[in-house]
Amino acid sequence: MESENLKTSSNFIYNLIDEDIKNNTFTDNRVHTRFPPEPNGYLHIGHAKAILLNYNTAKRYDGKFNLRFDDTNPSKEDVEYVESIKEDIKWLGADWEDRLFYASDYFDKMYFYAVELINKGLAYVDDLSPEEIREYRGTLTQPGKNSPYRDRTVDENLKLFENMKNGEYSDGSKVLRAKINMESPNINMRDPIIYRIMRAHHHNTGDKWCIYPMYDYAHPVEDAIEGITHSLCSLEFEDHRPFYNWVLENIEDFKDEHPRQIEFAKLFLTNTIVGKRFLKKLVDDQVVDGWDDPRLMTIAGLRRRGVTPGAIQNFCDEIGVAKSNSTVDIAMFEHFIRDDLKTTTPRCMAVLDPVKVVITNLPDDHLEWLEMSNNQENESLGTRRIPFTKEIYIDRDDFMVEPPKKYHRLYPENEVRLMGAYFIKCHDYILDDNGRVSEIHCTYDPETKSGSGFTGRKVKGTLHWVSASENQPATFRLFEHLLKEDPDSETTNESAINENSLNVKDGFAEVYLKDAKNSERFQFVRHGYFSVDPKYTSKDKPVFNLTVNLKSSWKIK
RNA sequence: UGGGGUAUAGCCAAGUCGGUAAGGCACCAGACUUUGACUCUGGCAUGCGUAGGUUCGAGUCCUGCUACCCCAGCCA
Repeated sequence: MESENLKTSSNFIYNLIDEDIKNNTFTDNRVHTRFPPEPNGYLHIGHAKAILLNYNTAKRYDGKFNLRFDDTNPSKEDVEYVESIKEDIKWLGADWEDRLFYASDYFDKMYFYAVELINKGLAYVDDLSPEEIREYRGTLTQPGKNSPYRDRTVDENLKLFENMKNGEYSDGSKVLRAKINMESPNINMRDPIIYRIMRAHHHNTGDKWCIYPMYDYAHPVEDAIEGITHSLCSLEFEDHRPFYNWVLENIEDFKDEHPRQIEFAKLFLTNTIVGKRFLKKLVDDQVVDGWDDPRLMTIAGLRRRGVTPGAIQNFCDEIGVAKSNSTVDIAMFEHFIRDDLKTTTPRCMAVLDPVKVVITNLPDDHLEWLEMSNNQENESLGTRRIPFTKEIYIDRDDFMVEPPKKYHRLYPENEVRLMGAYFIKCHDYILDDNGRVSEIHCTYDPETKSGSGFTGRKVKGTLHWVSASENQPATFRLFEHLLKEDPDSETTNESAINENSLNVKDGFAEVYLKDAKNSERFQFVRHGYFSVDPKYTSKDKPVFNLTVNLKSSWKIK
């Protein structure tokens, strides 16, 4: 994260905060943000945008950033998610320091403030059934009508609400509602429910409560209690804002200075869908290998795939934040992944689809150790030695018997460079019974050793290769986008899934990769960036996940 | 005339008081190249949803249209 970026980049939220500072809206011109996940699922790339936006906004203004679990609905939430969410946010680099909170920490206060609203005649207990409440609410174009229980006295409401808390009523039989206006054109202001009766075991408060606050009431109170100044949320909460403000303006503790809700557009990516239902189905149907499948845009999946936090940060910086719904081209994300890995990973060689090359003018037992730079753009990554032998492997598509125009690779009578080694020239090849190339015969020219300064001839192509006798067998998991088409949110289904999204190859890597650690990242030249899969890698055979491929302007036409 | 939003290039997106359309991705052309990668150079909106108006001057102001998104959970 470039701190200068933080200071110079511009978006409508920063503009609003700048205005608040100019107007001294908040004491000491504080800026305090928060990320409020509900612990009911895994975080994904869309959450990353929200997390980093909140964190960076706080950092830009020397403010604070809280992590708060919005755990107001125990029937849907689970501790299982709390740990994974914390791990993902930490990994992304957003630091909440000592400010980890839970909405459930505030249940007592929320109850207290609800009583205050009742006392002010601003809330009432309603006995209507869920169906009746829906009917009384009206529709988008028709006003609602008052509940017959709307005019209960303060004392009666107080008593009833206390009884609700004490478990005297069955689930769903009563609710506490804000008393606002059943005819409001904004449905969210038609006496929204603020407490419901629900007997569910809460991961934090156990069975202490049988009533739980609704989001619309809980959220502003949580924000205000924590001293949040700018409560950033997604666009669909825009018409909840009047109620957010109503709550805070009617609570004495908060009326004078309370947080401001600002809505922004969520991130959507092409070829991607992150909806919980869709993801869960993929996992349940075993279309993918769990929530951390590298093809998923979950944070866990991206991490397992080898994507860096830095890449995600730079990407989020660059896409910006605005209020228009938009879908970012996945190519932009991939660009920032390559960009971050370019000078930070060793550049090695691996052959994924091997075909044997015999160098006929080399003795059978030839073994020569060649020194190669690990990254020509970053010499601090050092060098390594690679074994050169009579028999080597190259990738099958680097040889053609009848090459098309502008094919720069190996073909009969053509000479190419073996990266880090010598020029070789093809003089023969062997076909198997199916007419497939099974062996290529070449001669090498000892004059052309890499680094020797040889300038006698030039070649058009440079091939990567691996010794056939001195190597590290490895598995390569190649990924394509999970979806063939751009998702249409709700309607996208299995038919959009790219059946080629996973392609497993068994091949060979340099011996250098023998000691590769879990999650360690490499570039395999002319293929892409890979990282060691922590799940499938075994002691004697590494498994590499394709993080992102290299670009290529070569199109076989 | 239910309410709330949004429209700047193929995709994101900046554009503070009206002063003559940033940047990134993608793409195209060329240079360089021991990765057909990287890097570098050049190209890529006489126009900002649309029709009018105000003005010396409009993406920015005014008026009328149009398109798309969100809202009728005791979910968040």
